[in-house]
Amino acid sequence: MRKTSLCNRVNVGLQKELAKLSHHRTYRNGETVLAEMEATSFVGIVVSGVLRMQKSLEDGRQQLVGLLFQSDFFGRVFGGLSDYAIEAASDVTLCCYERRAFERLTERFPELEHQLMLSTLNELDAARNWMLLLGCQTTPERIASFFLILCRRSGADGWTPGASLSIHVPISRRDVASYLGTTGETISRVIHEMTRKGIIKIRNASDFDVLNKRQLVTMSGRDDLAIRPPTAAHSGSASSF
Amino acid sequence: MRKTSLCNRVNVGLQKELAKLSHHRTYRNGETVLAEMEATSFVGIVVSGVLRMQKSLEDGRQQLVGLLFQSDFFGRVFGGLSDYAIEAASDVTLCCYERRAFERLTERFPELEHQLMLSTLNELDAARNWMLLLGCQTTPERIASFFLILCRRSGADGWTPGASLSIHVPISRRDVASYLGTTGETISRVIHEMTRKGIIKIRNASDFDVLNKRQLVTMSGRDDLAIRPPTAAHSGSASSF
DNA sequence: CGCTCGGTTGAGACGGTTCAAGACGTGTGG
DNA sequence: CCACACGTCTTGAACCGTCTCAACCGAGCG
Repeated sequence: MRKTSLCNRVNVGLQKELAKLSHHRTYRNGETVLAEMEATSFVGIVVSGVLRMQKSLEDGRQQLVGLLFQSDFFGRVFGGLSDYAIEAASDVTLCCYERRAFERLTERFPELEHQLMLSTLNELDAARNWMLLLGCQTTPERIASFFLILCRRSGADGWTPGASLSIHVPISRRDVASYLGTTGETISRVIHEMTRKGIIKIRNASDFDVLNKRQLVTMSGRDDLAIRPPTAAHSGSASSF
Repeated sequence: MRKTSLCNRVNVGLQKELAKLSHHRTYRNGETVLAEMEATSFVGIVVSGVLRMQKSLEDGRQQLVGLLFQSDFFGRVFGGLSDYAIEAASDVTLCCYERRAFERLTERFPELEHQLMLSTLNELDAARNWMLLLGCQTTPERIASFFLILCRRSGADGWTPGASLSIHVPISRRDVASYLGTTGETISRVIHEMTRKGIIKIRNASDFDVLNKRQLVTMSGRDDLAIRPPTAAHSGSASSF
């Protein structure tokens, strides 16, 4: 386990209080954890698997607005309705807290609210980064950016220009398409074009080797994704991407 | 003044502490308040005018990731670097606090941090809403959505189907284009198409009358923008759009 | 008066979507 | 073990929306 969750970053007394409140839930791939506009009855931490947050238009178009991985916090505190649906993008296990009880705990322990604040700020930065991606990058750039982010997640990546790194895409093509604001067909075309250029190698539909990271960075049009996030003093863990 | 700023939603003692720390700054249209990746030396509240938050790519492409109006909070607390530039989108006056001093105050007054938390959560919802707009709406839909948001901001709008409402676009065409992830030319074309359909009337480049709000909603493809935000218990003020 | 700047208009090119068909791979039942 | 079927991914061709580039317009200002 690389990352430490919000609950592990607070003092021991508070950890015990949290533990008392917690219960686990499991969902199968595709199940809905919290529907869009549903009152948020519980919040929590992802123990294993991947959650997707998504919004949809009346006519059925959908946009994936975020992914949550192990140790990420999920659920909308302080304000009844969830603005987006939370669904299992794989089989998942969640560590849950009844929302009101959790909120009361933040009143007694400002430290807890502070950790939540740090996570939220990171998520906000990530969301704005994504706005940049959706608003002014081409589809190939988006896909390259997405791959670079996966490289970063997959850990061992001290910008080694020549080395080959294998990455795993933890979600379906359809989800990737929705996340990147494009279609499955286009992703397919771009990915195969990338193999033709020797940037990546396709192991199977969800596993790839990055053969030429430098070219991937060039293709993404974003130098900022080449390096690790600037592990700021408090940076916490939240999915800053 | 319709909205109450973060500083006015806390208890009087804290308001006095804040007042002691505050100083005003003014910027001319176009000036930079905080550059991208600059260390955030101060944070604050918009007194008058409009701020734009924007990110840019190495090659010069830019994305406006948010607008800040009167009484909105600006600046990245708890974490040195600002992930985006903050610039004056008009002449502005700001009420500023030295960042470190402000952060120390949040330690002494959890209430202050809580208000900040509520604002941040609203901003996060807004950012994700914008991801939906950028990721899966067409340009005409985006422009209609933008107009509907302006309708909402301009206050008196209890969903009156027939009534005509005049709105003011407080930023330049270029900024609107960057906000909506499109170009000035396309905006121009769409807006004039909208007048041809009798949806709006152009007073001048930045003032419009909405003649048919129902059609505007249809065009936006989003029912959720037709109504006021569900003024949640704590909802605070932050630019939830 | 003529410059500049923001906005508008037009024509053409291009990227990406759409729709439809085909391949692949995986699990199921005979 | 093979045949079949289903979902997911891939490939192809045509189409359409939006961008690009360039010219034009009008207001504000020196």
